[in-house]
Amino acid sequence: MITPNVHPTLGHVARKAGVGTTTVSRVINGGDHVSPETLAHVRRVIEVLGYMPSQAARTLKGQRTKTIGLVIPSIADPFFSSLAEAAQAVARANDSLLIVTTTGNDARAEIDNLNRLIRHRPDGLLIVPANSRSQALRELVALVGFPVVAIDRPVAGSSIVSVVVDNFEGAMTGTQHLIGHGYKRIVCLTGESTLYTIRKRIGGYRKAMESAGLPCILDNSVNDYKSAESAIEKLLSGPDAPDAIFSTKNSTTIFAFEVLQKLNVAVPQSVGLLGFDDFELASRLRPSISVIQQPVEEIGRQAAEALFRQLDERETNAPVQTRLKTLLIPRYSCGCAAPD
Amino acid sequence: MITPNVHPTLGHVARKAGVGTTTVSRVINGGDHVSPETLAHVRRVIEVLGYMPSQAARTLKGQRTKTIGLVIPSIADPFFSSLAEAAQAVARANDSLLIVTTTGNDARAEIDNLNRLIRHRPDGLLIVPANSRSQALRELVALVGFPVVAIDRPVAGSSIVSVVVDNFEGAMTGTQHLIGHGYKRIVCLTGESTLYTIRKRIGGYRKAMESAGLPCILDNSVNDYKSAESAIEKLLSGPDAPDAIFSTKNSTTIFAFEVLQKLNVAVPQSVGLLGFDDFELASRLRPSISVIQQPVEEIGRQAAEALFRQLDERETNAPVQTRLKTLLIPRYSCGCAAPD
DNA sequence: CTGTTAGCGCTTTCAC
DNA sequence: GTGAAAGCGCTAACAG
Repeated sequence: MITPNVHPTLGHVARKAGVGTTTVSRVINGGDHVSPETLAHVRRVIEVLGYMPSQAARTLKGQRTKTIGLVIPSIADPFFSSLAEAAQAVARANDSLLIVTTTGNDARAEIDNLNRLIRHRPDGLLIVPANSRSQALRELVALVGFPVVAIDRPVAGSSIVSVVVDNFEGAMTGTQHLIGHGYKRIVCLTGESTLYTIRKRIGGYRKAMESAGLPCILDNSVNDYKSAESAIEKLLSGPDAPDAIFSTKNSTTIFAFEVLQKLNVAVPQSVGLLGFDDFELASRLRPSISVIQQPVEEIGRQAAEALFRQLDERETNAPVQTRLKTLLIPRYSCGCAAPD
Repeated sequence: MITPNVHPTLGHVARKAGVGTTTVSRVINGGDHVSPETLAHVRRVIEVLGYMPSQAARTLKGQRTKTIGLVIPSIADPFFSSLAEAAQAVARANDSLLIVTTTGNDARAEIDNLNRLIRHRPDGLLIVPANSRSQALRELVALVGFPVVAIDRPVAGSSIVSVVVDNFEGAMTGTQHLIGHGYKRIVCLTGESTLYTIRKRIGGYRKAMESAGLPCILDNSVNDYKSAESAIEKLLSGPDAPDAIFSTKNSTTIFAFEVLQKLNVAVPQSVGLLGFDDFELASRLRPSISVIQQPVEEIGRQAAEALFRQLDERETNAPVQTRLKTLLIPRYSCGCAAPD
């Protein structure tokens, strides 16, 4: 016996209360079909003993585990931690616990996480797929036996329900906004562009530029401050220097901002800046940074709710994909005079 | 049967492999005392069936649940999410899953969380106590029957192991640093000061000021931008206007920064600024903000490791409190010329 | 090296 | 309204 089980059991309660185990079971499950006196008495004994039903035993009897899994790239990332917060709130509202694991966007770690999770038989799973087209993921999900909802990125070629953001439209709107300010040579800083979300955003940028008859300028070389510096310096000193930057993700936006500061480039006068994804201090930097904001909590909330709906079979036929709208937050860096 | 259990069981494997259940059990637990042929054969069957042992059944047999609980005020807060990330890494390294719940720093929610968790019999618990002196918490923890480690704030009057930061020394060092820059009238912005950590930080500030023969100026009125604005305006226009601000927490630091910007107060020339707790963009604001940095990941890591040490009884007698050192990160706002 | 068997704590017929 | 008993999937004696 590794962990001596100090918790009293239903049997203990039954003996001490002088009733059968069935009665105790009834009491802890609502108390129906139990006489008021017995009910009160058993409840008192439970109180005295500090009895708490064992979820493991219940699970073994075929009940739910009352847990859901959340598999995300990172907990420390503000986007995913906000997501997790929302998901945990929904889990709690459904009397369930949230088990969190992280993949670091690595497909192997993801499979490993899934395998660990499966032993615990969560009632359902929320996952931000490391790779939208992973074969292994699709296979595993097909076998798990519980509902799965993909978040932020769909799982290609599967019927897995997903809750994502309208990356395409958001990026298009943002780019159009820059165009509306009169910028003509808008460079799109993509960073690594293997992620589903980034690809969609690039698509939105392209669409906006092409519709306006402007040239698409893409740069995927920015990964850190250093690379941002050399990329932007090169672009600005080139023949057709860009007059605005559309950044497809947070980190890139911040690097770009820093480089522009460093180079003493006037924002938004010389170069406009607009980023996809809001972040806490975007409004506090000088100049403040205009962004396309994602409804982060809403994503987590809706995904978790979709999961529980599937669990309760309330959902007859769930929409395969829920696409949430983004919001343009005009601040200073795009040329909008923010009220600040 | 709410959830038809689609997973094959150990019994299925045994039958299909033509062996006893014990043998299968041995195989999935390392394969000792099993002939190589049987081992290989059973493993193949397991593979084919996609068998995964049920943690619930193992738990019922008195084994560990292979889960640990983490109870924190919020997941969305960067400090706690970093903590959680570190804790989850340690959990995984110990072949365990992390269950996360949030309290919003509310003692009642905390007790509620604990009760929910107890049903799941985690092997151990990491908790950031909402209230360091909660009677109810102490009582509950005394009964849970598994090890508990308090994080960031100790549980007063109990023998619960805790991993915290040296708030007192950190605040003292920070205040002394401001003093070293020649500031004489340093106001301490505390915000709400009911939290253990804040109280300790105020203590450190006091100690530094008193040791230097300087007057302590405390202001606990700052809760948002509005209150920060009125507080700072009032202070600066008063008879003995402060020449520096020591802020005991992140949000207050940022509000103070914004107000100083708004009022066009030169930082650090007219007013120095130093905050307790680092944040992502502290180095990117202009001027960049000097801070006392907490070893966040280290706190989470050490707490989780302490927990598993207790679990494995490797720990004969654990130190009741581990106090981690903070680090002064001098940037621009305190008067240090940062290399930027 | 291998199998039989007895529970772990709970829910659930099925009687009474 | 109440209880006896079976059994969920697994592990651990105990035999062989």
